[in-house]
Amino acid sequence: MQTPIPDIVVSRLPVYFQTLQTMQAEGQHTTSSKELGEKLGISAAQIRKDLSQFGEFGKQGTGYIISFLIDQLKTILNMDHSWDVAVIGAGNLGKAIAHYHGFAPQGFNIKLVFDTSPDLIGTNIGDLNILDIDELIPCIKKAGVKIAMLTVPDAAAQAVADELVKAGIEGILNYTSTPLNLPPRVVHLRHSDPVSQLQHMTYYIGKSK
Amino acid sequence: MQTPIPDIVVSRLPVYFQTLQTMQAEGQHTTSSKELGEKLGISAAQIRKDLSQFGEFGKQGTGYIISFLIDQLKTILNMDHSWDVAVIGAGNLGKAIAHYHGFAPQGFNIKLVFDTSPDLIGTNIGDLNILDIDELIPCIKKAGVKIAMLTVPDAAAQAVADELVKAGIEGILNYTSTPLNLPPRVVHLRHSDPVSQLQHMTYYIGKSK
DNA sequence: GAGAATTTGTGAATAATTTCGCAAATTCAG
DNA sequence: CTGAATTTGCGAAATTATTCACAAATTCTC
Repeated sequence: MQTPIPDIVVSRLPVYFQTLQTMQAEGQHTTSSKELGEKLGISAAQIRKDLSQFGEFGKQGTGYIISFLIDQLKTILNMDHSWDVAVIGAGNLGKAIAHYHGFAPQGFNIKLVFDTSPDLIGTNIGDLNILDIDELIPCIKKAGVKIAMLTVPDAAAQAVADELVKAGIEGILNYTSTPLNLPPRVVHLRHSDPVSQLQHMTYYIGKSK
Repeated sequence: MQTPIPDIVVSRLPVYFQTLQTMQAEGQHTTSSKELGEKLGISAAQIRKDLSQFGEFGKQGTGYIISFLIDQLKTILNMDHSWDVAVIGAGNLGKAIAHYHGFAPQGFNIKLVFDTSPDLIGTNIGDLNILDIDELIPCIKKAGVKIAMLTVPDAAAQAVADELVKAGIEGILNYTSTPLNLPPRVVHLRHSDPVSQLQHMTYYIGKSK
């Protein structure tokens, strides 16, 4: 790859991918950038430009064969195999994630769950045993897990994230409100704090009154 | 407001706001765009430009008085009063959100929880009674709630979202993987699907191997 | 089979965002 | 009190992202 694909383009691919999967589930075989764009509130040109970064997947006059485009996106997003995921923090949110059945069908297997609380360690969530966070590094290394979802209390977030890096984790989905300070070439971070997202909305909602 | 503030600027304000709150909690009184930027991995110039959209909050040579800047951001983000929130869907994620204690201190009160399941309707989550989703419109109208968090199964997402619009909801934080199609001037949408976020990361993680 | 209608991929134009660079204000060191 | 060091806010420049517009390929209509 000579010039890296812009991150903003990459961020749209999962949305295309999931929409195409829904279309396929509804029995549709082909689509066009126009149709996809209308469904997503994005311009057709943008979808074509985005996809053109990776190759030529469509056909003039016809559009895109959904199954083919799904396969291409699957490869591009490295979703042609499944990924193991660790959940750090078995509080309310961590538990909900560990219980959620929407990950596995999309190729994400919750493999490890950690917490600090002696009341939780050793108990089960579904068929997952909650592990002691002190064992984080050896357990993650042993399991070879590369992705972690961080659902610990804010105060612990940075320290736990530092441990995750030492354990060889390569991607952290951060649900805390603490912005993490980590070496950028080593770990891929995504901040998904619900409070920030609500505040982003209140900016606009307040304005309309 | 003549030219609207770019959304990308607005999206960064909650991060500044929360970081400043943390600094204040740690006893700090002033900061600079340089310090804030280093903490967040953002350039100092960008922070200054972002803030300059709303006014002049700093002082040359000194930087920013944290308490003052927090107050300003609180007003800008309309967080100078608290907001009531409805959670739609009392499955794993909905339950976790309803139980989560991180919202109230930041001014978001979970006021209503809805579900379809007769097994859940009438039962309690903490001191919140789960309501029948058939009562969505009258309950939300009566309570005057403006913000909803959507945690229903994918298949129901669009239909429920349409109801929310009819009920007068002005902001939806969408945790489903369904991209919602809603009138853009009426509702402010934020898509926060964990699967998409993981796929955004797998793009990069796969590349490094 | 001919002409109209679709639709892609892409170069060029436009628009949006970020970074640069610096005058002005302020603080700090001695 | 003086000179060095900070730091802001902002115009200008550079960079990045989106939209436009159209040739080329294909399908559709009759």
